Amino acid sequence: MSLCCVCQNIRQISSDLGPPRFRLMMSDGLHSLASFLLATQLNRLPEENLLEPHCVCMLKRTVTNTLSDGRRVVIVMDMEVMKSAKETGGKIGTPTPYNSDGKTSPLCFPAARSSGQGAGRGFMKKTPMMAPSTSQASSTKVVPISSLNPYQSKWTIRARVTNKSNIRTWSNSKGEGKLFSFEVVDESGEIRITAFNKEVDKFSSLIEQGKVYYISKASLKIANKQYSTLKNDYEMTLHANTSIVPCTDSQDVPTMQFDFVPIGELENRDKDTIVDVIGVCKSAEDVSRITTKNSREVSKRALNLMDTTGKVVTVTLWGDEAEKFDGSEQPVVAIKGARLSDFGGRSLSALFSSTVMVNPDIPAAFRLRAWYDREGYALNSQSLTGTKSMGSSGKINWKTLSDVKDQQLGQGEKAEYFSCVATVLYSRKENCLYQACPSADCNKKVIDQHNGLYRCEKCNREFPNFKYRLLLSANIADFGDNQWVTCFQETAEVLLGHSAETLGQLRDTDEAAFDEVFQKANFTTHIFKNRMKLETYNDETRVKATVIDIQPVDHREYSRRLLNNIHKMAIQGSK
DNA sequence: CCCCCCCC
Repeated sequence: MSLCCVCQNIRQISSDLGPPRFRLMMSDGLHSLASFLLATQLNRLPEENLLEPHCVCMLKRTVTNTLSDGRRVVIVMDMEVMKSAKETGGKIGTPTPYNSDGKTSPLCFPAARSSGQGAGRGFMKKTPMMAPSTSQASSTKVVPISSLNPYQSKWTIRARVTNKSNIRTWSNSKGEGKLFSFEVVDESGEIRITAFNKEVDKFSSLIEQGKVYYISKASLKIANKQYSTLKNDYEMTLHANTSIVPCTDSQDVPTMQFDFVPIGELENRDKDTIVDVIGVCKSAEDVSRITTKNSREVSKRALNLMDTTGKVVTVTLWGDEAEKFDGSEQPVVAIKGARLSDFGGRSLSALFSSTVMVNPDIPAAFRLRAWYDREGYALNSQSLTGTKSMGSSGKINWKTLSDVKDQQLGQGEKAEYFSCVATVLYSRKENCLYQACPSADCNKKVIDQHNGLYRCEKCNREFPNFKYRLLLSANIADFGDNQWVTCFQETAEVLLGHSAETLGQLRDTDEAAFDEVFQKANFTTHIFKNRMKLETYNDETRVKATVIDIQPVDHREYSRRLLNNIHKMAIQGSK
């Protein structure tokens, strides 16, 4: 039997294997039906834009398949385009979705990939059979999350829950109550949804992580970006008329989207960045209770995650997540939206907005499991997170000198440390040496009594001798900036290549040789480790840079870091 | 209408 109909919409179904498949929404002018699937031998029709929305077609041969769940699909085996879209000049009639038996339409289009033209435009979708009987709910359009705004109220989204909070209570000057929130995604985007009080009772047990729901009739308001990292300008609040209905046909709704950062790569990311990570939990602490600064008690548990980079990072879980976690079988743990901290070098902390998944059902987890069980377990891994037991006070905090200024290092209460590769432009030979108390632990400057004796005020003693000490001011520079730094004894000796004692003798006996020491030190390049700290001197408070260590440059490492910085600058430049 | 993201 041939059937003449109008093609209302064409959508390419993503398929990993084989040729693309096209799904058609057809209309007879009165009703539309979205359950047509084009046989692949006819793919050239849409691919060559012969089959387009609004064209009139003759379906010459069709085969009807019944899916396992009872829905039917009409496979179009042969068809002909009778009138092109150009000829019809646009939409024909105002067909409503066809509903053969009061149930759902046989096939559901996935939510549109974007709110733009094309797939999203003009196609209707029925809510499923579990939809509430209110006629409004079943006739509102399923729209992509990205198209939601506060000015339209008749919509339905079909979205998967990626994160669900616990129920919390609050009490403040404006009142008190309880709430929970959850995050949902569809192909177009994501949004945070909050339920208060009565809606908590109504919906909190219905909403389950990972499940898909039709949601309609809720309020949209501008999201406060301060509290959310979700990519949406709006957030949703449930109210008394909100409808939330589970969707059982949901394979096409995306699951959580991860953008995993390899653990070894975390060294190069900035503090406070929100990242997704996946790793094998090599070891986990026991859960413990801590008291926060605000004297709240909370459970915490640190996990050590390792991936194929061979690097390990410590991730801290909090609250319930910390209590429930079982690391005894070295599970694969994936975390969406953990925050990178510089504690112990590099470490991660789960946030309220993070999603922690243990042995998630995703290819990356399967690959990691296979790799770990085959070879990873035997690897001599390296941790990015320094611990006391490792005898390391943390990873090197590399900065360029312009970073140091931009980030106002050391302007806070605490001293801050950084390392840089820099070249000595100038070191002040004037006043770089002083006569210090000769007693072992006292480096106080002595007063020359001009009688062959030197007085130390600190020790309250006079000595027949003194020792030379160095206090060297130097200007160091990298490719972007320069910085005045102070080197005390040990670092100054490294920089100048001579002991303080030798330099003192030299200054007193051979000024030319003394000068030459400084000439030689200029334009030498080293790794400087520095402390930046606010110091008050003569009523003036300013950040002082003190060199606490000088090491020779490893040029391979330097090149790698240089490239990294160039890359960072390129990214910043392109923003 | 919340908005806590913690500890070493």
